[in-house]
Amino acid sequence: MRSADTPLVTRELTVGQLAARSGVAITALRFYEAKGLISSQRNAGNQRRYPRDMLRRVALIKTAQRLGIPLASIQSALDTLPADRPPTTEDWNRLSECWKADLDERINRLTALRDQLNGCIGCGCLSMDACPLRNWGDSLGESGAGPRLLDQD
Amino acid sequence: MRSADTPLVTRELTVGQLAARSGVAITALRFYEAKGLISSQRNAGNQRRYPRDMLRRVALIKTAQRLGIPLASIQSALDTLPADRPPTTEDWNRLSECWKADLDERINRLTALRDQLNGCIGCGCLSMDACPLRNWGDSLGESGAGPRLLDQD
DNA sequence: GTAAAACCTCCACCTAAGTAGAGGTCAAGT
DNA sequence: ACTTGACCTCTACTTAGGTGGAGGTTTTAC
Repeated sequence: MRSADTPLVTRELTVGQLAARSGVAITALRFYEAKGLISSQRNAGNQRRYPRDMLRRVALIKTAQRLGIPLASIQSALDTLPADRPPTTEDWNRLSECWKADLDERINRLTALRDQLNGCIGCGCLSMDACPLRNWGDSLGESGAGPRLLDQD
Repeated sequence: MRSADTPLVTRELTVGQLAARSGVAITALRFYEAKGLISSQRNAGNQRRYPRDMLRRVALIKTAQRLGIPLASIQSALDTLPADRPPTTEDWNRLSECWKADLDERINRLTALRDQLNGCIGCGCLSMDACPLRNWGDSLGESGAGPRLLDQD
């Protein structure tokens, strides 16, 4: 009474099974493989076969993505995992500490920006050259300040 | 002694002048025009000429971009500005309140994610189906729960 | 044994926010 | 007048993270 996609005998997963179990589209799994985030064995008919702990690896990828980590960074993080054994709690903690730092930094940057914006609301900033939010470390005024007085906006 | 790009007579700006004054590349200005975020008059020789308050509009766009607002949203925000007069402090405040709400929401989402991650560090979550960070409202388990017991990861 | 479902590769396409270059025209200073 | 720099359009390319289809093979179920 088993459904077609859960054969009892093979302990390996087909790409369809991995997709169904992980919630990641088949096309995305192939894409990840092309990018080097996951890998597969091939059977005699050139079809992908995954060891069962690939499921955990894909879950790790998905989780990191939800944290906003780009695939390239996820890849380098995964590269630090030992290839010979499935990742342990230890491994996961190491990666997640790293991603937490990234997340923290993004939160801090956004918060700083919000504070700037809060300071600016009500001041009509945008019409003035002195607005800190408007002139944030990028050009404007780098071609001399003199003539600017002649044609004010 | 005026430099070549600040003619005293014309009150209109060329695309090069607007680029220099706003800190936005010429190609980007043309891109914005193609997207409908800014507009231009053409002179007899088909060259773009901008009214001086276009400088303020571009500054608005840049500022919103720094807040992480996508151009499409900036465009709809700009569409709410009256076309017949330059934007006032009032207008700017309305838009920035709106963008602040957006920013706040992004910060909240990231913060919630970080809290999740903090709760997960040390629990070895990723190896369990019950991890709240791993199973965040997306598929997984939607094809029936029964057979899942047979092939545990 | 055969039909259907699943799989394969490769290529094109998508959004976002532009940049770069080709080939041609316009404007400005001397 | 002429040269040079600024401008024009159009197409192609970029990164990130994929999706979809064409055309062909393999596996599975009956």
